[in-house]
Amino acid sequence: MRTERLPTLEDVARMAGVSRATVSRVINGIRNVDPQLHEVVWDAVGRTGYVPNRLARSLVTRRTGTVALVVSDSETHDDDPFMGRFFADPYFGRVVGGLMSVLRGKGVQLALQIVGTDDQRKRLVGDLRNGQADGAIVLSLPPIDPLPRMLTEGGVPAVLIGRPAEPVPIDYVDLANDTGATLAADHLLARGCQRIAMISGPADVPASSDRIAGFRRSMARRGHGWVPTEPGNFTRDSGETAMRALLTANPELDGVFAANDLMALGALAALREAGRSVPADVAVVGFDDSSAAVAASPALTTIRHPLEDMAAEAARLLLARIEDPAMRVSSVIYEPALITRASA
Amino acid sequence: MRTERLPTLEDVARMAGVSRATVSRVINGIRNVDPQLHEVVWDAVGRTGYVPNRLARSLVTRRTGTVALVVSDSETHDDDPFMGRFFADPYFGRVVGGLMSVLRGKGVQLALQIVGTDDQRKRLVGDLRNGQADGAIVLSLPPIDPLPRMLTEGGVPAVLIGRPAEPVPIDYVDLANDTGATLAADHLLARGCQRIAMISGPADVPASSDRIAGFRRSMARRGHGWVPTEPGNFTRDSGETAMRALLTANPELDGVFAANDLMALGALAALREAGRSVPADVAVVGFDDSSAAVAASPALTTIRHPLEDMAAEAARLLLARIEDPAMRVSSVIYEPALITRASA
DNA sequence: TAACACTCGGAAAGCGCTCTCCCATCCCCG
DNA sequence: CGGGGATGGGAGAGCGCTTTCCGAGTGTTA
Repeated sequence: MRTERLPTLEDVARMAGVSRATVSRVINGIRNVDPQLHEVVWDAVGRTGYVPNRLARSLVTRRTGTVALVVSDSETHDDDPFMGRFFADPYFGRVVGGLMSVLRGKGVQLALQIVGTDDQRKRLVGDLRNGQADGAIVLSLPPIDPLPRMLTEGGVPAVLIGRPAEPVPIDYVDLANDTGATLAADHLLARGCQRIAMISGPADVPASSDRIAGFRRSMARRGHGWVPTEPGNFTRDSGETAMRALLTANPELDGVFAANDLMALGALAALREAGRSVPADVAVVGFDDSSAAVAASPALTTIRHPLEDMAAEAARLLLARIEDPAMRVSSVIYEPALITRASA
Repeated sequence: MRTERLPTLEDVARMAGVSRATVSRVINGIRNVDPQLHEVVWDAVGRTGYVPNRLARSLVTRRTGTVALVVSDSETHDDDPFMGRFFADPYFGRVVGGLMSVLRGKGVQLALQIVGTDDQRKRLVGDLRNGQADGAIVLSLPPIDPLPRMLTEGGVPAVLIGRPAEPVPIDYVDLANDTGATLAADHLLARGCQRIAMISGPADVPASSDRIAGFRRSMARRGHGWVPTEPGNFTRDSGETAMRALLTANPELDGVFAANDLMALGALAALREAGRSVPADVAVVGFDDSSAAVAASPALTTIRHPLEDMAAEAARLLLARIEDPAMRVSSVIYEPALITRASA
C-alpha cells in the first residue's frame, strides 16, 4: 500500500553494512568500488526492492531527465474547443511520435505543458529555470508569441518547431514552406492549369505566409501575376467555404492549391457539390501529406511534410543544447516533396 | 543565464526580514499571517522574481501536480514503426485533448510514458510509487498486460481507458463496444442488407472482441447465424486487404461493418476498386466517428465513440482517487451512438 | 489580577539523494 | 625502511522546500 514507507538509500546501506555514499556510488556506477561490496550492495538493492527517488536525485543534480513539450496558444477560454481540434489533428500526434522516437531511447520523458496567457508563460519559464525540465520543445501557435524570447532570455534550452515569427536567437527546425508552395505551383502549371487559385492559411503565421509567398512568387515567375486567394484557418470547413467563394468569383477556375490537406478536403467537397470533377475540371493540390490525403477521394496530390523527422531532429537538437548550453544557435530546414496522387 | 543562482525562499526571507517559514506560509496561504508581513513578503517575492521550486516542494509534500499518461505497448523494437502509427492516429490526440481539458484547469500537467518491456513496467511502477507522478492514466495496448495489476498492487492511483483484459480491481472508463456493434448491425439490417460481413479487429483485445461479440449476437438474434468475418489490425491497409478477401469469398455481399473507421476507409477503397458502389451495392458502417469518417467519400456512417469525454472522465476519476485513495473502485461505461452519413 | 486559551513568528528537523572532503590503507620506489 | 601517491570508504554538508514544535505576546474570563 501507499502508506508504508518505501526503501531508501539509507535502508539499502544499512542492509549492506556500508554508508549511503557507497550505495549511491555503486548505483550510479561512479568511482571504483570494491567488487565485493559492489555485489553486496546490489544484493541489498534487490532484496529491499529499492528504486531511486528521481525527485530527490534531480533536486541535487539539477537534471530531471524530462523534456517539456510546450504548446503555446494565444489566449482563449479554457473550454474553447480549439485545443480539442488541435489535439485531434494528426499534427500533434506526429510531433509527439517523432519526439518520442528519439527521447525514448535516451530514457527521457516528455511532459506536456499548455500555456495560453502571458501569466502562464511566465510561470512556465520560471518552472523551467528552476529545473522542472531540462529543456523545452516549443509549438508556438499565435502569430506573435513572447515565449521564444522569454525562454532564451531565461537561459532555458529550447527548440522551436517552426521558425519564430520575429527573429530570436533560438534553435529551430522548420520546413521550406515556400519551396513546397513552389512545387505545388509548378505541378499545377505543368499539368496545364490556366486559372489557378489558392486557399491560404491565416496570413500572420510564418508557415502560412511562407506558403503564400512561395506560391505567388512561383506563379508570377511563370507569368501569372495575379492569384485569386481566399484565406482559411486550416480546418476542413474553412476550406469548403473558401472553395465556394473562389468558385463564385472565378467560375472558370481549373486548379487550386490549398495550404493544408484538411482545407483541400473541404475544397474537394465544395467542388463535388458544385458538380466539378477532380482532377478533370479542377485540379487540387494539398499540403502536409497527412493521413487524410490518402483517405480522400480522389486521393490528394500533396506536399510531403516530414514532420516526424523534423520533430525527431528537434529532440536531438534539444538534447545537444542541454548537453552544451554554449552550442552555437542553429536551425535545420527540411525540404518538402511533391506527392502525386489522383487529385492533380 | 543559467549559471546564476535563482532566488530561493531564503533570499526572499532575508529581503523581507522574516524567516523562511513565514515566507512559505504566505506563499501557500497557510495559517494566518499578519497582513503587514503578508504584504512585505509578497513585495519581496516580486522584487526577487522568486518562483517556488516544484521539485523541492514535491520532495516534502509528496505531491507533484503531475499525472502520467502511460502507453503500455507489447514489446517491439524501439524503431518499430508501430508507435509512430499509434501517435499519428487521431486516437492518441483525442485522448490527450480530453485529458487536458480537465487537467489544465486544475493546473495538473501530463507526463508521457511509454513502456514496452516488463522491465520498463517495473521501473515505471517503482517511479510512480516514489512519487514521480501522483497517478496514472493507462492506455493498455497488449491483449494481456501485467501493468494494471502491478499498479493496483503497488498502490498507485490509476485509471484505465478501456477495460482491463483480465479482471483487476482498478478504475476504468470504457465504451459499450457491444452496444455499438449492435447499433451497426441493426442499421445494416434495417436498410435491407441481406448478406452482411464484418471486418474485425484482433480477436484478443477487449474492445475488439466486444465488437465482434455484439455484432454476432445482434445478427444471430435477427436470424443471421453466420457472419463472414475477416480480421484486420485497425489500419487502413488491413481493412483494404480484408475487404478484398471478403469480396472474393462472398461476391454477393451487400453490407459490411468495419470495427473502426480506418479499416472502413480501406474497405471503401477495395470496394471502389472492385467496381461496387457504396452504398448502392454495398453499405459500409465504420466505428469511432473519427475525423476520417467525414473526410471519406462517401462520408462514413459510423458509431460515435465519445473518446474525449471518456478521457476527461478518466482524468476526473483519477483526480478523485488521488484525493481519496480509499474510494470505491468504479468504472464508467459510455454509450455509443449511430451517426448516419452517406455510406450506409 | 491570575490563569488560561489563542494567535502567530522562528528555529530546526527533515524529504532522499549526491558529492566534496577527509582519512585509513595499501603499494611502490628510492 | 620510510615517504609519497594511489585507492576506496565514510562523514556530513547541502539541494530548496514544508511543517512540527515552541515560545512570546495578546486577549479573555472568573
